[in-house]
Amino acid sequence: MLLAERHQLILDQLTLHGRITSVELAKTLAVSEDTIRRDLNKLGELKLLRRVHGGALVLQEDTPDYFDRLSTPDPSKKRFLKPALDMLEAGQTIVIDSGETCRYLAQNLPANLPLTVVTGCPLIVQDLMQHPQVHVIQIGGRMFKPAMRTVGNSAIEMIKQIRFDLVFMGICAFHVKHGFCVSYLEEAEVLRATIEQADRTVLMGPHDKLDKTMTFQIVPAQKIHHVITDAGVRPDVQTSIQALGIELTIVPSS
Amino acid sequence: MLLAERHQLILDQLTLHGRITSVELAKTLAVSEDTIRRDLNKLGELKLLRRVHGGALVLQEDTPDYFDRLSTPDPSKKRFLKPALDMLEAGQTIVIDSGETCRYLAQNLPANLPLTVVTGCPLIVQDLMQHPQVHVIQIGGRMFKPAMRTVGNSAIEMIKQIRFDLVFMGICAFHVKHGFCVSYLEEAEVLRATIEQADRTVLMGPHDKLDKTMTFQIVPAQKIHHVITDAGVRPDVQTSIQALGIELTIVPSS
DNA sequence: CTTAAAAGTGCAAAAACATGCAAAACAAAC
DNA sequence: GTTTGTTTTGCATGTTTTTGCACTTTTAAG
Repeated sequence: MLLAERHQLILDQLTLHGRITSVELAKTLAVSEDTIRRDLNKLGELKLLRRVHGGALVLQEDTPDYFDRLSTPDPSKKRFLKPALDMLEAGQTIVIDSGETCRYLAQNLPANLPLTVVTGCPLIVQDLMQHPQVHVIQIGGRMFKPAMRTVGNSAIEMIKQIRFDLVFMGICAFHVKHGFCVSYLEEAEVLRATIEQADRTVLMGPHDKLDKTMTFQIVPAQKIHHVITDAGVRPDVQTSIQALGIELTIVPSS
Repeated sequence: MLLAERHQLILDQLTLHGRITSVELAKTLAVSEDTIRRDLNKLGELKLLRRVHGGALVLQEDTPDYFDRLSTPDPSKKRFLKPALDMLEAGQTIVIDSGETCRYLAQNLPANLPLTVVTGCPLIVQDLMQHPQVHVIQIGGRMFKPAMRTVGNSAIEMIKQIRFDLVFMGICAFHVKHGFCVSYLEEAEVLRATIEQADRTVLMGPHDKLDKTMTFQIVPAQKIHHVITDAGVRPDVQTSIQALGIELTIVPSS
């Protein structure tokens, strides 16, 4: 068993389970706990995992609070815009979910395109109030502050009464095996209900969000119809996504 | 169960529910209450939560935006504020309707008052997102641009399922004989449903809106419980309003 | 004031850790 | 092939962290 090989196995185990203990690893890999500790410390220094007492955790790149994200507008999200806009047709009923990428889409809808836009995010509602042609439907419910969106049964009941031509969502985490995931249960419930009502679901997000997992699965990967991402997708990830019949659009990375 | 992992779970639970007790946590996470207490103290030191007797609360820390707005009061609307705020009690479920006066009320709710605020106006939702103590319920439905609010059957159905302790609305037009009026049918329908569910309805607006009419009556005058206005009400209007059993609060006109 | 829950304190056991050291494995130079 | 130097690994040692228990003190509600 080579050192580098062991390191790779540790990282694999970590992405799979999200957590790992030194004892388990020592047992699985048939080396002493001291060795494992040295490995974990090293990988921790390299910022490949989060070293904690007793083992290690996946480093959750901080999902910054919504308001923080707003204060630092990211123009790089613009590249996802064109493929998304190309899908739109007059008269459609579409969902634009909460999140920075989605909001950017809402703000850049063509002024002469008549649409019905459904959303649970009051910021997007506000953005669209200026638009001369779109009807805006706000999904009601309890406001969930971390995601800046409505959640709960009221929201789900309302969603169930609408059928969507197209749903746009940002990618929190997508994984061929573990599906489309987010980190809050309540958000997952609403998103699941939304996708259930959609003819077509489109995810938008940078390539590093693919092959990633989070606590709550919204839907398995094959429920997604289209993924828009930027260059840098691992070839094996790319092929396995396409093998599921998911359309993959890759835009140049900035 | 790793310590760091447990800390993360505690913080997750906290963002989810806003509050958490030591006993619940000890039970859920299957560790002793002593351990939980140590965890909470540690996380408290790190300013990741607010440690209180019996458990912990989400950090109601610096919300600069929220308090900044407090320091820029519009004196002409401010006068309606005090009588309205005096009616509030912790734990109430209130409606804050759309409109400038109402929005001003939303922006100036005391930071330490726990309330459930229901509204159909995304601007007010957004104002309240940074309030540390209020739960916000957004009434869903079609966005009606002229009034910046949700309307339609979805909205009415959702309203019918909630009971309100207190409803605050701005006065578009109020008349002893013709009641509380607005100029749009769809807005009237929603407001009527809202008042129907309220224990007490409070109107706020300048004196010149009294003794005025508009096309669509929401409710007859006697359905209103309280009117807050400024000095200048015609004496006969004043007496006829009070004759209907409506409480009338007159604040000095700036 | 009374009382029960919650919190702080000291302590001991177990687990995890860091460190130094020597054997083993490996690479590179001779 | 041998030597030299480096890296890796496991072990023994002592240290630190974590945790639950017994005990006292504080808190908050009636």
